[in-house]
Amino acid sequence: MEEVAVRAQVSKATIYRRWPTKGTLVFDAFGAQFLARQPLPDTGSLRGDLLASLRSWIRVVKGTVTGRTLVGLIAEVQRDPELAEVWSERFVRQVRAQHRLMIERAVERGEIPSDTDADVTLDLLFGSAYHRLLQSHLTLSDRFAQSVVDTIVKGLSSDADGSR
Amino acid sequence: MEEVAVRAQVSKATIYRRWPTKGTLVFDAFGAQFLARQPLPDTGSLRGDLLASLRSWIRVVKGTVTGRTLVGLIAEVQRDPELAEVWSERFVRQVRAQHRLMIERAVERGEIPSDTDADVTLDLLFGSAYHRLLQSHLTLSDRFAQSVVDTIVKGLSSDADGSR
DNA sequence: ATAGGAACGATACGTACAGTACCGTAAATA
DNA sequence: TATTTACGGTACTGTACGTATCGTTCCTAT
Repeated sequence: MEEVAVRAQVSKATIYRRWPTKGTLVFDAFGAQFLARQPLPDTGSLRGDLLASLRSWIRVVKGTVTGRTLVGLIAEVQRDPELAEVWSERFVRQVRAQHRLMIERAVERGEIPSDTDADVTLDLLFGSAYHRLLQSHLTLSDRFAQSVVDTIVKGLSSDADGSR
Repeated sequence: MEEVAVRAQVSKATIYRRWPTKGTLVFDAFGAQFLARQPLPDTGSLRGDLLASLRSWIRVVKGTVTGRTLVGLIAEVQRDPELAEVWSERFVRQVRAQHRLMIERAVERGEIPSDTDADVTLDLLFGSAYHRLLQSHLTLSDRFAQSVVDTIVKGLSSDADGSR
């Protein structure tokens, strides 16, 4: 926070007059940047939508400062219940509501059963990506993105597959 | 650390003579407990194995102190590169090597293609679970576990399904 | 133009907690 | 019994978030 004040050429007190805590400051700086770069795709197919959204997530996370910020925020959220509240309401909730539309549209098109669990689908898609981001055991490659989407759509036991 | 010393009826210095840092201490306390409760299942089918391993993960994470410890460690790993090294080598690596056997056995049984990406499969399975653990937007129910496994094995577009 | 109030700058301070230093003492070993 | 090794107790350092104080500047209303 000291350094933020210096770089903003502003007093530290002034910062605390606008943001009650470090977490909220970072969140505000992060939120705008991130959400703006996560447009909801509409490619006409479920596979296309899932792949496009995952790809833009990976692009932002790997290519901008936002990636490290995202990691830092998630870490912070685990130890600050108040920030967790903000995070949950103003980030997770938003993003998921957006992404859910992808599944609903696929249902309307008849691509997938109408009783498909959208939450589970999104957890599979982004959960695996967050997993690699936080454990950093493997890279967030485009091959990974394709493989994830293919498995979600077709499953492992299906072998009518060209990309794997 | 102060409190740990008090509860162990030991001097704080003594603790630091055995563990160089707080993270390593917590890791040692955690690792043994956790890994011991994560036996590798062998049910004879991929679905059975995936479901069993995910269920025991959920049981440990939800039912013991280990859950909060796991969350705290993952948060800590994000800001301590040295701990990240230990974490990666002595936890992630181990667990994954174990779990990978489930996929390899399924390949041998001919349940899934031989070019199945085991890493992606594991990221889907546990990534989605870690996601719910860390974002806590939804509960780690048994219904969730079943749905995750079914989707991974059969995919969304398959509707030959009895559990969804 | 001027008085009153709101926001800011600078900085010292409080607090919490991880990790270190020091030193006297107890216990194990040769 | 002498020496080494480990421990207890505790004071201390460093760091970083957040607060308090106070003088100053700027804006606004009359």
